[in-house]
Amino acid sequence: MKHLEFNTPSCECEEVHGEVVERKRAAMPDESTLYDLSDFFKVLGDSTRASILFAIDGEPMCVCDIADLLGMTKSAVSHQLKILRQNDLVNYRKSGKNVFYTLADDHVRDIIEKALEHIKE
Amino acid sequence: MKHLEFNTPSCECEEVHGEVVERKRAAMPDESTLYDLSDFFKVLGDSTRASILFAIDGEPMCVCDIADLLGMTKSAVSHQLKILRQNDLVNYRKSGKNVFYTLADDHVRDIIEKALEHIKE
DNA sequence: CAAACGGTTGAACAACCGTTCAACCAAAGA
DNA sequence: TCTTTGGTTGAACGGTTGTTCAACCGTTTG
Repeated sequence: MKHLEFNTPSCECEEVHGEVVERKRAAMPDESTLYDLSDFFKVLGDSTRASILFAIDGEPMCVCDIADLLGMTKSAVSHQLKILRQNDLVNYRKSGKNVFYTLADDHVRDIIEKALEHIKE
Repeated sequence: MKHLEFNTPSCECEEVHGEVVERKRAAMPDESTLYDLSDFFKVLGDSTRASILFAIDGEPMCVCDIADLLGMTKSAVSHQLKILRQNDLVNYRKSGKNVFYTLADDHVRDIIEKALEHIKE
C-alpha cells in the first residue's frame, strides 16, 4: 500500500520501511541531548582548542605561555579559552597579572584518549 | 633575563615561563595527529551526522528511511553520509535500489557513550 | 599617580560548512 | 525499452566560525 502518511512530510520517498523507522524513532535520544552532544564535539573539533587542551594537561599554563607555545596572539588564544570556559572544559585561577588555566575534567582526557586510539586504527 | 628569543615570534609577550613552555612543547603531539584528532571530532560535531549515527546503530537503515526519520531530504542526508563514509565512521551495502548504512566501528559508540556521560555531569 | 603588561572583549573580515536545488546514474517494474 | 524510484553529486546560497585589530580593564611596578 503506497502513499502512507507519516508525520514527517519532508521526505519525498514513496516506499519506506515503516516499522524500522518507527522502532528507530522510539530509540532516538532527545533533540536537546543531540544538540548538547554535537556542541560538545564541536568544541573539540578545532585544532587550536585541541592544542590548548593538550598544553594545559598536567601542568597549568597562563595565556601568554599558551600563545607562545602555539605561535598565536594572546587575543586568539583568549577567544578560544572563552569557548572552552563556556563549555566547562577548563578551569582558571588568577594569580597577579596572570591567569592560569587547567583541564576541568578527567572525562575530557579519557575521550581524547579514546579518539586517539580510534585514529590510529 | 628578558627578551629571550624562542622560535615562535608571533607571541608579543615580554615575560614568559620559558622552562614550562619548553617542557610542554616537548610533550605536544605531532601537528598531523592534532589535525586528525580535531577532524574526527569535527565530523561528530554536527547534529545531523550525530543523529544519523544514532539512527543506524544496531540495525542498518537505507537513505530514504534515514531521511524520513530525521525529516530531511535524501540529498541532505546523502551529503552527510558521504562525509561519514570518507571518515570511515560508516559502512554501506547495496541491495537492489537501496543502500543500507551501518556503524563502522564500536570505537565510535564508546566515544559517544563517554561524551553523553560527560554532558550529564 | 602613571606607565607597562597580561588578559579580555567586540566588531569586522574571510574562510568554512550544511542545506537546497537541479541534474544525473543505476536498478526495478511495466 | 521507457518510466519510476532510491541514491549521488556539483554549484550556489546563507549562516556559522576563527583570526585579526583596536580598544579596554585590572594588577603590578617605578
